[in-house]
Amino acid sequence: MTRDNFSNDRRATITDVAREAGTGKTSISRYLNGETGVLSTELRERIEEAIAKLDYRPNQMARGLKRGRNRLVGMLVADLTNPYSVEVLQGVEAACHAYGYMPLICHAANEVDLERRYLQLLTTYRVEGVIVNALGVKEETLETLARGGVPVVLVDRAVEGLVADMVGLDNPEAVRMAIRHLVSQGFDELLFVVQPYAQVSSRRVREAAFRDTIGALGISGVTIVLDLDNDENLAEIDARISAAQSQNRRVALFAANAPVALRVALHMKDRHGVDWQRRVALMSIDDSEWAELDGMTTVRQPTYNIGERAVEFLHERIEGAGVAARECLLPGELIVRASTSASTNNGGT
Amino acid sequence: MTRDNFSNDRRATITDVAREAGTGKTSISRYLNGETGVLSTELRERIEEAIAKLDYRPNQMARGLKRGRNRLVGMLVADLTNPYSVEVLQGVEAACHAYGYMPLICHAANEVDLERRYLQLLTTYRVEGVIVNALGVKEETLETLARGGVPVVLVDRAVEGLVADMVGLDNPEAVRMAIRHLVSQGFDELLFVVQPYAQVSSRRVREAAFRDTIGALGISGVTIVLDLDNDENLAEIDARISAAQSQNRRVALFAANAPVALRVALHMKDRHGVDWQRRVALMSIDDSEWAELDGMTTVRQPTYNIGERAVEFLHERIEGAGVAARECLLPGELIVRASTSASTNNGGT
DNA sequence: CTGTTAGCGCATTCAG
DNA sequence: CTGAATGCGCTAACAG
Repeated sequence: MTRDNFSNDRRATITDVAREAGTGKTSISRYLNGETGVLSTELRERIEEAIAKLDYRPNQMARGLKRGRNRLVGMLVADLTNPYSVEVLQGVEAACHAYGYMPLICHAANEVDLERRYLQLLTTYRVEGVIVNALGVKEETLETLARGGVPVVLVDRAVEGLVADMVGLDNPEAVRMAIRHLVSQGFDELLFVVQPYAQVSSRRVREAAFRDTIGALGISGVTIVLDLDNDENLAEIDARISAAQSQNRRVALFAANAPVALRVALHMKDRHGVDWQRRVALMSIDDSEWAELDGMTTVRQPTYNIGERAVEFLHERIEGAGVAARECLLPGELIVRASTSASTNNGGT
Repeated sequence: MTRDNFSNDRRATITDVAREAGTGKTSISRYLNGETGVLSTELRERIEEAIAKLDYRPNQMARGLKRGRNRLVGMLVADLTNPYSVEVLQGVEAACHAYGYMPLICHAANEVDLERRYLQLLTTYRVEGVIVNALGVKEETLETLARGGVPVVLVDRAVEGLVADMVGLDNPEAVRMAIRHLVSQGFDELLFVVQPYAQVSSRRVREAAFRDTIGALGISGVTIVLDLDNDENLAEIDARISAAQSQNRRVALFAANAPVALRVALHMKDRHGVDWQRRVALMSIDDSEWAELDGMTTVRQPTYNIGERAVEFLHERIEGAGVAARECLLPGELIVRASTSASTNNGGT
């Protein structure tokens, strides 16, 4: 054995295979591209042997360079720390495999400039499309991409001024569902807690839906903005709760997403001890793993479907669909647990 | 404006830039590669203008094809659902950026064949190295990679028969630390709960360390294997607890990782109600977000550092370091919370 | 059915 | 200092 056809450090190329099989590169290429039936079975066998012997793997880079598509799609995730993102990701991955795409996952870790750098990088690798769940990309950055012929689909969050496909939760309905539940459980004072929402469409929509709904229902309530990096407003929550409870109102906290819910829960535990849930009712959008453990009512998002749907949209665009921008709003599911049960929890002191 | 130098659908190539700047491609290439000082300032300015005007981005694929390195490294993750993985990932990402690599994140979702397919895919994209945190890759698959000249570094889990760099938690010491803590709190009957560990080195090591340590300390204890997909052994845990407590022993559950801890906690809550923590003490390796909320003692892993270190190892290999396989075991940190406090918790009925 | 040829976008000798 | 020529691994006409 001459040592140099096996593990020769340098990977075998199509030329090596052709030589080994005693034929031309074209036939190899045809074989690789499944143009079966165009090759004599005899040749095909020789090719298969050669490929196996050399442990040949076609170079996707070269392939992409030539044919202009590399099957790469970018997935920009604002925060993998948020289980929501991971779940969406799973849907994205599954769908990508189904369509033959390779997802390039970029994690911006909530940093706006990382976000922009990644987008640059993605165009540099000539991805065929991008799925964006981002914190602060400006319409401008994305617009550049889109004009460059790279389809963009947005997840969870719209980007101001950008017309593009978008898929996410049906926020207004989710919020209504939650509020109706709270009302049916006898709560009559609602505190909606949300991160600064000016820049993030989904937060904005949820907040608006909250105000609309309590208005329509004639329920008393107020929005409290909570910055997770600077949680001074936790004090305001405490004050509101005390005030309401001293008037014998039954107050419930409604967190706009899981990170907020966690922050609030931690604070309540600090303040009221391990029995905090007997003193204050908390529910949230996003069904995290501890929601079950701590018996918190939630609205579960159809995360997996959101991911799948995003890829479908993207695929259609990549295939050249020229239709107008679409919006896909999927329904959430109310998961009722003890935290909002009328008996478990009472607002009295 | 002739419409065809701006957003011309097809991205600008180096040739376009050369033409626009009235020079040859070589100069552009030099500019891109930072061979500064070799270009007259005048030419450099023209190039900069041209690049800006055409919004030119060098094609990494072509670049990689030519020079043989594309700055891509693969990161194979067994389960992104496990916060451990996400945290490691953050370290990996940060370090990759520092070294100028682009991490290709592959999420195997605990499926062994997905894992193998991803590895194939990665070689197809000619990644320069791979960081592997995997469930079931066989030594053989990885060996093929390594022989192909692609460095591999393992995270958290060794792969039987494969010699490669590896970085993870110092499991023996972490387990000892935990047990010493439990003992100091007066627990005298320890139940170590772990997923099937035959195939996963970190679990195996933790289990062995558990038995070694209780042996050395003369503490009574036993290992219980819990399959998360088929949790019949939860009954055994219950039985052991009852038996021990009926003899007035103080028993503590020690979960080998966060997923196990969650499963056990959920079960205990089901069985003993919201006050379950007063009936049974639980601690675990991995400091998940709900650990704080529910006051569970843990050993926190230096996840971020693990990720960073892995990239460092990989980088050295890529740069050609020919040293023998190394192992980097980082220390965990004991986080004491109420779940194992001597006063909070008592083993009596 | 099969092989030859000509680039894809870029980096790199090697001459100006 | 600068540019023309060559080829990375592969696909796609275009001939046999």
